Amino acid sequence: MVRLGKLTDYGLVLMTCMAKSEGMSMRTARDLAAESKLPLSTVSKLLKQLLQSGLLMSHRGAKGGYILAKAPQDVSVVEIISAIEGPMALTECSTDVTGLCNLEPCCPIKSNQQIINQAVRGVLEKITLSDLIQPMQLTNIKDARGRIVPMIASGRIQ
Amino acid sequence: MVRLGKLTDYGLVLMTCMAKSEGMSMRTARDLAAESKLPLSTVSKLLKQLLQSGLLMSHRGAKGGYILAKAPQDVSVVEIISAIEGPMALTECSTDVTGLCNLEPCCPIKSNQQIINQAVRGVLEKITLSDLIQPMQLTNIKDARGRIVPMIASGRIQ
DNA sequence: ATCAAACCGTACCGATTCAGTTCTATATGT
DNA sequence: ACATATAGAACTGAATCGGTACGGTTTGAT
Repeated sequence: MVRLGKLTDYGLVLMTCMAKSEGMSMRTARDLAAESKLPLSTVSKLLKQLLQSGLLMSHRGAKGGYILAKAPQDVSVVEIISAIEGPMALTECSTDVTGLCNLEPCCPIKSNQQIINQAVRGVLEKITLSDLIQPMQLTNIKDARGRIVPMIASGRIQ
Repeated sequence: MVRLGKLTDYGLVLMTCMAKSEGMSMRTARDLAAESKLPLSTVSKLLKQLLQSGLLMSHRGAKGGYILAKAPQDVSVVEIISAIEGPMALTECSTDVTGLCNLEPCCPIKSNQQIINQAVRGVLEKITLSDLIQPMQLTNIKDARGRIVPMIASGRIQ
């Protein structure tokens, strides 16, 4: 349904928690589970995925935990989604892998789909973690042709 | 994976076929199955869904078939997606239904998710069937704050 | 040296959703 | 009447998703 999985949603919550406590020492999985009200096992699983994608850094052993690898304004929503769901592609045809679609040799809309995908991705790349930790507003702007384009305007920027 | 289902993909193909043959008489399911190289049963199922959503009109019996209910430029990609997958919502929290998320009373990012959802939806609303039946280009424009915004530019408009 | 905290990796299971099929009923032009 | 074609519902097998469990490894503190 052009829908994020629940786990991805939880991932966004967790990254938001991390961003809010930036500057603090490391956060443990137990810690974040309590704050986010999510099961520890699920939190732990997600943190691992976010770690492997380079969005977090970890330190093992006692006094260990996780910490953001980059500043919140440098982490886009697309990065978080990709970390948990894999490469973002609206349809299989939008990936670089060939042979998945039996219509491939004659598919009439393949190129258009790739561009649709790119447009969606573009919007999500504009939204960063620092946008998620504070209220946002949606504004409509017009492009050169007079078409209306929705755009995220973070309160921070205004 | 922020991904459309295969059936939705097929739905886009079918609607594209319909748009290409605009002005012709009605198209039968058999006819469209042959053109799109998809199984008749699947095509038939999809056409029914597109009909119920008001995107197509039908005529039963001999010499029956389907026809577009609106002009291609008046049918957005979001309408086609919604017809097949139901209301578009990136997460359950983005819907109006309450009680689905146990974090609801204290969810820290609910409002932001709704806006993310709206931004994605906005992009898809700008793309119409008439854009899909011809090559498109992706252009980058800048908004008032100097942020780069990706936008679909159809060849037809240029 | 020992212990406990905390991360790391893998495997598993139940539920849901998805893709695709089949069958029957209904309507209509010739 | 009959052939054609949509309308609607039910069914199934496979894949994915959400969630859990277990055992192992690393590291700081005592």
